Amino acid sequence: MRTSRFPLNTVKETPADAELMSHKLMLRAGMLKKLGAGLYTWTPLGLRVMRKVEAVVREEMDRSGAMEMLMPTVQPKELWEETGRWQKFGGQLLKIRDRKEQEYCFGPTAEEVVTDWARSELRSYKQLPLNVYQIQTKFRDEIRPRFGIMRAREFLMKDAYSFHADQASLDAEYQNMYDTYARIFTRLGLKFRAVKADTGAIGGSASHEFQVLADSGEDAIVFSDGSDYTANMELAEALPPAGNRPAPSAELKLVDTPTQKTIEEVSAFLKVDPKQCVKTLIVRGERGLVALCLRGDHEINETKAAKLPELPGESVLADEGEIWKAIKCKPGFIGPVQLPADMPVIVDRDAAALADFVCGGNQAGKHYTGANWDRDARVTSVVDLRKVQVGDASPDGKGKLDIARGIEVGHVFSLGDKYAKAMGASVLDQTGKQVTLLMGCYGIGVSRIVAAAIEQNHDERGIIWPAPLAPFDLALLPLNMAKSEKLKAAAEKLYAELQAMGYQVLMDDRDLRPGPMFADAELIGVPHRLVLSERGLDAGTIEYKGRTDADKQDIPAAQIMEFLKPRIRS
RNA sequence: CGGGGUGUAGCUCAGCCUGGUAGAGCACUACGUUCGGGACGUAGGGGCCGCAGGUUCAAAUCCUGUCACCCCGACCA
Repeated sequence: MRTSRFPLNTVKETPADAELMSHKLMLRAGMLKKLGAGLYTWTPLGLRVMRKVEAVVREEMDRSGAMEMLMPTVQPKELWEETGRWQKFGGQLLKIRDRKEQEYCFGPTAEEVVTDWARSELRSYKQLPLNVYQIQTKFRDEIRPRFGIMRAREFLMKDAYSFHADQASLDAEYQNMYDTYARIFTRLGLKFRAVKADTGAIGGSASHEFQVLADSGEDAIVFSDGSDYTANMELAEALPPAGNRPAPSAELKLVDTPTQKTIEEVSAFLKVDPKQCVKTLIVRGERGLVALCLRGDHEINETKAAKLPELPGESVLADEGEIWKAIKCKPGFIGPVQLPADMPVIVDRDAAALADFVCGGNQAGKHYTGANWDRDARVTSVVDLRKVQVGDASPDGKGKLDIARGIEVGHVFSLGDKYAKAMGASVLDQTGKQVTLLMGCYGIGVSRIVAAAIEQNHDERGIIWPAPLAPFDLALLPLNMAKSEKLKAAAEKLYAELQAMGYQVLMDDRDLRPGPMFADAELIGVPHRLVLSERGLDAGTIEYKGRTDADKQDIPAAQIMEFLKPRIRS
């Protein structure tokens, strides 16, 4: 490719609304152009990179035995009603109508469509197991799209679905996909971890997330320093504290805390450790208000709270009005002592291990000291409710937990019969009996990987592509080519030779000064750079520099191909 | 959905308070000089000042409404 014929629109200034480095660099390099909130045009440069990601994903999926297919992005409402997700998927589901007022959605995922296909195509256990995948545009109407293509509304995803007659077959395919994903992310040159995850809205029994490690990641990954335990924050269990709760030794006393509402303020004012305080959150579930109690230094894990039998379905923090109606008290002074008799009091295991603690007094400007469970405060149940913290004991008993940030680029789910049952997808087994299909589903965020790779690989000059993702293998920069016929001829000759080797070459024939040429090649992250100059021609050398090399080196022109061969995979 | 903010040239922004017919830098075009790390000069092209009403002799500027986008929060493969 010649730069004179390639729309290379690099800019020096960073667009104002970009925050993440990957977003800034993709805009500066001219890979993306925003069309609307969470909607992006991929330029020829950007698309070259995304196609590279796709190629690796496709190759490894094919190698795993899965088969590519393609389903529509627009999906009829009726299918989504069969699984109940027309309602349950919520606002993320973009609903649309055609000219006949028929309702459709723009597919955020394709379980319904693929299960519909399977129930009409699959008749016998002999056709199983089967794994089909597609690489297709998805749309999720995110409440707040941000970070460029990292959390876009329209994005490219590889989604695979497997079908099985028995659990052993599903388990084997789940492992096969897990291994395939590990191969894909390794080939893409990404540093990643597979972590145990909650099954969330998709549902099912087992699940792993593949997280690319990056400080800017939106997800917290928990791992042990003493074993191979990993989990995402939602799932990571906080072990119960060792030892029994001490017996009460203090009197329950109501003390004045005129303006102190937060744990920090109260603990500083009363000169007690936040670890000796209990915070109480009032949550509204479908069956009314519920009190959740945590130790002062701990944070609620909403995913764990959502699994409580007292909080089926959706729940949110109660607002001031509701709380006032139930307790006659404003948030900030709420505690577990003397709550209404019909309000469940769910206590985290660490909070439940406290004696003589500080908590809200259930009246403005008051807190209790010397409070004790059972004696002063009713306990409905004791559960694990909190987010784990750095230094907590690992749930497997080996080592301590640490927390890193990650970007979710892949997710594997063992779905069981959830969708097949709802949609009546079954086959005949060996004994002639109808059996409901078991399914797995396996997603990779193809467009997100492009951003994740940049988060992990960049410097102050721009992007540093892992070789398999680079839009071009090497940049050929002839300096002041317009001034020298000799140089021009040499550049054209070398350009042709490099292409004949199978390399994807970007030759800069724009007749720019050297500075901008170097800057562009570095910004767009081309891994290898060759510079041709009069000086080099006279000396019989070509200059080479790798994107991450500290120094350039002069290579005898006759040996350049031999020099490049081990460095560039054609 | 709650809170905050911004819409002026392809990009980054000034002008708005105090109304008088639109600016800078980058990018783009032409010519000249320059030529190994984002050069310089000269001359150009490019804007319904988000949209719709209103006030006024006169609106980018004041008022009302509306739309879009961004940030923080809650939510989420």
